[in-house]
Amino acid sequence: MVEEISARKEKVLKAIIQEHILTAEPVGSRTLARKYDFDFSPATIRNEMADLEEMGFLEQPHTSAGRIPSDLGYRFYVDRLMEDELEKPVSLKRYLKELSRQKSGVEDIMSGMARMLSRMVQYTAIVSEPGFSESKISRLELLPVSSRKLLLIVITSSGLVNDKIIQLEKKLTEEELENLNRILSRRLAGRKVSTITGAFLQDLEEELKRRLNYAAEIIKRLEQEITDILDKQEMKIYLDGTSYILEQPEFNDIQSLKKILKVLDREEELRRLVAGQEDELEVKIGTENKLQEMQNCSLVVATYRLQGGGTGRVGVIGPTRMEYPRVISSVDLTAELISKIISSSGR
Amino acid sequence: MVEEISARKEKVLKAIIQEHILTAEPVGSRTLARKYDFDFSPATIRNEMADLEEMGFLEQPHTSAGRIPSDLGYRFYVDRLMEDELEKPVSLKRYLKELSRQKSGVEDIMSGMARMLSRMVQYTAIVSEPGFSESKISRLELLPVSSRKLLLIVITSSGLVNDKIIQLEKKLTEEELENLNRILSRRLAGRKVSTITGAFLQDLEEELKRRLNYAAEIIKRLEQEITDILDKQEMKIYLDGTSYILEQPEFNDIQSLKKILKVLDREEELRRLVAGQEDELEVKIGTENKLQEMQNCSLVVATYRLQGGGTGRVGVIGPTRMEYPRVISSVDLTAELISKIISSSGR
DNA sequence: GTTAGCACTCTACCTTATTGAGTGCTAAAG
DNA sequence: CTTTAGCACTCAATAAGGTAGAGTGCTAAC
Repeated sequence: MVEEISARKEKVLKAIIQEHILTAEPVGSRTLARKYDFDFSPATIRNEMADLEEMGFLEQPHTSAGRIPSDLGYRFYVDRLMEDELEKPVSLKRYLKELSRQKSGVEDIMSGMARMLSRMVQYTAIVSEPGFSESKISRLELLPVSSRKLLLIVITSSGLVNDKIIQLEKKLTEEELENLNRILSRRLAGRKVSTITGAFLQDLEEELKRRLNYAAEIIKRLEQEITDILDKQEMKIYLDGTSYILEQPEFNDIQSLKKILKVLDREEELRRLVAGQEDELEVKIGTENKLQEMQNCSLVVATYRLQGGGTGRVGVIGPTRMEYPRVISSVDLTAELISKIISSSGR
Repeated sequence: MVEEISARKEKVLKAIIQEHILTAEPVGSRTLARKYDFDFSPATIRNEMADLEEMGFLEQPHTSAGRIPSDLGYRFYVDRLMEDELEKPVSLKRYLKELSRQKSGVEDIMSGMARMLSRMVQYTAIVSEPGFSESKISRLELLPVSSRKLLLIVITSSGLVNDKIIQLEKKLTEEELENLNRILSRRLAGRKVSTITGAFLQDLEEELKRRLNYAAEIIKRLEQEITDILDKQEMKIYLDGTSYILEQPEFNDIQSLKKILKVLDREEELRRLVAGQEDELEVKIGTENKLQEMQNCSLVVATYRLQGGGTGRVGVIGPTRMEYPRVISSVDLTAELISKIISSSGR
């Protein structure tokens, strides 16, 4: 890969990849010469192709077919050849305005963004809900719902809301509840979720025991529920545009189609797929992906960060033969949009 | 359909349908005679088949193939022939316990039930979130989140929670907020959502204006947001087990597969698909379904009702050649389970 | 009314032939 | 030394023919 590669080879490689992305067919020297007017002949192209194949950038489905890019070829394309194709797409503002108006909860925003992204790129889009752990708690409250049922609500400074209904053995009086809320509020508000761990919890438990005279088990239970809701690692995954996969000619045979759709049907797999803390945009091409079933797919994922803390991931799943420039720009844009929308509705 | 049909014809029809459900192949007189030991010969079966075809219960893909059931045939099977196959499946209690323990929010329950159902029947399952309109409001609260941002929370007596962040131009003092909450609570708590309409809202607005001295627009805005959250018709749809469709031999050709998966990718379509107020379990077979793209699918849907009011739908989508007895029992069971779980976690 | 027998039908599948896009190599030209 | 024209060769994809087998409908006998 560190090998030198002549300008002409780059030109040929780029043309092959672009052509293949367009047509999904192996591209031959003749076609290439016809469509792109190079100042050298098909024969020369053939020679270059042979070289590029030896270097690992191209592959030949069979002797008498054209060449298709290898994963390595795409990698080279993404890393070195496509920069000038990247377009900063249209104004964010239009989207921003439109979306932030109608949508209310974080959920709606997430699914809306997944939908928008998939429509934009015409591939499957995936968005993971922001995790709590890096957010600061803005408010935590226990509301009575019925005699022995409380609603535990946590709101983060970035505007995320999470709630859970908990059931207690004992009924709490209004006063008891008020006390409890006061203490919890004082101790937890403004705190980063990830700092709420062992020692701190111990301490909190002490205080609760000291200042309230409930049975120890109730306190234990409450604490359990609170850590539960804060820990919640299984952030929801929003998927949209699954059917775009069906349009891709490489998935015209049932076998590969099945493989992929099965993966998309399993939330845990998806979660693992987009997991990662990389700050910059990642592109996983074909076999770079660990998941066997997805090895003729590519994945473009970015991280979004909310102002109040908390991060999530946005991505696109498509065939290795993906329109990388367009997809990368769009994913980037979407990540930015998500931060902006949530932060603006949350300021 | 009102036509008399001999006991022997019923026997043959039932056998054909069961055999076809099992094998997905056209069934011929020979095979049938071999597998089921009737006290009459293949030739007789052929005669009966010819009759049944004329009556519209069977179809012949081509002259030299066996018969397959028509939609009408399945309909007759579902209505008249399969009763004795219906099994009340295993104890609910086991599921109930398992599910209600881990799951917390309504969301988790819904997606959990969709997953369970699809695993049970090995087809695609669909669950729609309960609508608000028939529920009673148990609690409605505005919580301050940041300077000009409030969290509006509505909890129904059946345990549903819905929240929305709203942004105001003016900052409310703690006291103002408390007043507001008191009035809203008094007026709305215990009320059925569907009764909150024109006149009542007018009245509420009057009271707010009289008792609080905010700008009229803020009151207007609040009211807007409240009706917004209560009206929310677009209840979420949970889908699980999409990939089971891939296992069905009738969808081994890309064309039909595409058609269906495209439908499943559109939430609005799904919503329309399961919509309906029928109280008993509905079975829509093939062309009985209005949606063109789904005309070689069947749909089994039931309604579930929460104790505090509020209803939603549970269903299964599969090929017309579906194991109706098993599916019907399971959908029925699931509907029952959903009511029980939510009601128990919500009591 | 029921059944055995038989000719007939039609798909699924296998085999073979043909076509054409594309290659690699060689040798000539720049 | 690089580029290019020419040409023989390869191989998937398509078409065409040929066979097998499951199944039917009809007729005639029971």
